[in-house]
Amino acid sequence: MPTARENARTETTADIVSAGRRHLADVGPAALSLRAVAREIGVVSSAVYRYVASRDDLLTLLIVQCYDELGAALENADPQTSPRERWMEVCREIRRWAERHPHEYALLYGSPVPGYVAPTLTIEPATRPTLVLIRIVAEGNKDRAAGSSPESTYTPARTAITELYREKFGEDIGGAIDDDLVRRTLTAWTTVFGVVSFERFGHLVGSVDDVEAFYDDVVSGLADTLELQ
Amino acid sequence: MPTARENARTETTADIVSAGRRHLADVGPAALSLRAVAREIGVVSSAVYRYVASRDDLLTLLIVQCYDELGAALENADPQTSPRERWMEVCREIRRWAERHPHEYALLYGSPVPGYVAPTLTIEPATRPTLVLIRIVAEGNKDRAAGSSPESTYTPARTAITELYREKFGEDIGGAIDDDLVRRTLTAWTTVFGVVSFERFGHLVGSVDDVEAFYDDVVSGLADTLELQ
DNA sequence: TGTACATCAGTGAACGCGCGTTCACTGATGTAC
DNA sequence: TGTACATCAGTGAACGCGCGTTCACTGATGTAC
Repeated sequence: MPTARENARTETTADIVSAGRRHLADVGPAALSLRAVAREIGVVSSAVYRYVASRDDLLTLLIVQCYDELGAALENADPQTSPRERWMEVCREIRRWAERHPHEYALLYGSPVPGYVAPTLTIEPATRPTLVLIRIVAEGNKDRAAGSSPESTYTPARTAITELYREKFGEDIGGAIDDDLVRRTLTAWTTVFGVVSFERFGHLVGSVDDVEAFYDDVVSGLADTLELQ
Repeated sequence: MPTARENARTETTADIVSAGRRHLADVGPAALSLRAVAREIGVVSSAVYRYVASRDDLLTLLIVQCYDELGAALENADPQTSPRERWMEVCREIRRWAERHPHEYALLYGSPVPGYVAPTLTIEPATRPTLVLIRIVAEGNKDRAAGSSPESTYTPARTAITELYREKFGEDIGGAIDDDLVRRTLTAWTTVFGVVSFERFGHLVGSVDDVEAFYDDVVSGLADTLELQ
């Protein structure tokens, strides 16, 4: 049974994080300020230090929250139909989420915030969105003949990914997920975020008229590469 | 014949830009400050306003300079051998440049600087690095049978690119550069910068052990896609 | 159930910092006759 | 070639702003007897 004080504390902490979130969405990560957050929740600036150790600490909380939100959005957008349709829909949702939350996207996938070094504890939440993609690839290649990939010239971190997968989903990734497919998956993953970042950060202006069609095209090409049906 | 005053003016302007450049390399785009620049060149802060209209104006100058520098670095790295080798080397140089100039890379390809809107005059210099890649693709596909591409589901800004090419190099892009090849080129381009950004911004930590090998692998896969020999 | 003490949330003032930008000014450099 | 005036570079002070963080404090909430 939590005391009234404990209740108040968790509530205020949540208020701080959600005010921080609004402020982030407004002005972007670099301009996020504790004083602005304090102002918004109607408290003197020093009071927030009862709840949050520093500005960097708040940033970390927000990063974790955003990864979680994006991850949930992707899981939600997954239609659970054919692997190819799932891939398409989830990739589209990545782009939509970035469009809806430009500053949050920049916080997660843009340049690092000056003076801030992300603690290692942000790495784990960062895997949630990625794992949605990996799972689709894994399930789409479950019945594939092992060793049907060409020789890989490069061995990526397959064991790291395999372990992560087992840990999260409680089952083994398919045995057909060989080095080459992992490589292709990593490539597809960076390409997806590469295109979204290029659009977000203004590099497609003048080169691509219909970004939505271009994106669909790229993403569907990746689905081919990943042998998704 | 320029007067002494004119000489002094161009020299001081150059000093301001290069001090700004050092400051940028040090602290990153968001923290770039006119006062720091003034301090470095040993002048009172208001004096720089004789040379530069505002902080944003200085940022614009730096963006243009950085695009130019990257463009020159890529042109320089081009071995002028087979299209495939040229592609590989130029792509490697993109990654190396980003490694050598992390803050400058972030300024060009990272999240936008808060409060700053890049004027349209930065678009033109931005094409210089890109055109190095496009040229290699064009020259590598010069003798290709026209219409050998699959049907494209999407028509990108081919005319814009064709015109830009003629303007810069004074010759027509090969006729075999059809919509589909343009699409593949744009995809390759975003992929290259996507991987470099992911590495720079810390997203390959834990997923890719040997980034250099991974990068080479991705880039060589793109060369296949672009039918470079 | 009531009292004495400990814990903790929030206050308000302060420190020390940096920033962009404006403005009236001095003094040196350039130009027209 | 020399003088009178115009142009311009740089000064120094100021405006108004915002930031992160610390610290001694008041007063309310919780706990042990």
